[in-house]
Amino acid sequence: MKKSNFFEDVYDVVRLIPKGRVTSYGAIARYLGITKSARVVGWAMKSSHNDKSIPAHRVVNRNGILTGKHNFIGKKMDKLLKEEGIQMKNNQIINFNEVFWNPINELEL
DNA sequence: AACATGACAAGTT
DNA sequence: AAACTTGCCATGT
Repeated sequence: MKKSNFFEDVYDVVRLIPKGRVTSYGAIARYLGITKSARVVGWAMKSSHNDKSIPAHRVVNRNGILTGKHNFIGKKMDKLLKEEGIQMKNNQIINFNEVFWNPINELEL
């Protein structure tokens, strides 16, 4: 394991996502100051399969679409989100704006 | 060792 | 306004 700082930071933020809330890769990336590296955030999630403590299902793209659902191992992403009270249709979060958890808005002082 | 791809997003044209 | 191009870090071939 390389344990790059980015991955570590990403994991930390993702783990801080409250239940019933979701966030986007870009939001995390931006919070970490790597706005353009949103891809790496997603890549980190993929690697997070090793870390089942990471609620990767709470992380979606900026459209609120579960882009990496097919990559998700184990239970269905949609089901997990629905269990948390998130309404979604066809892999897309309906009230994305309402459940969107922005780390910059919540963690930023 | 080098090239290509990947859970995205923002900037330009 | 819609579509195209660029940026970013890590991993796989």
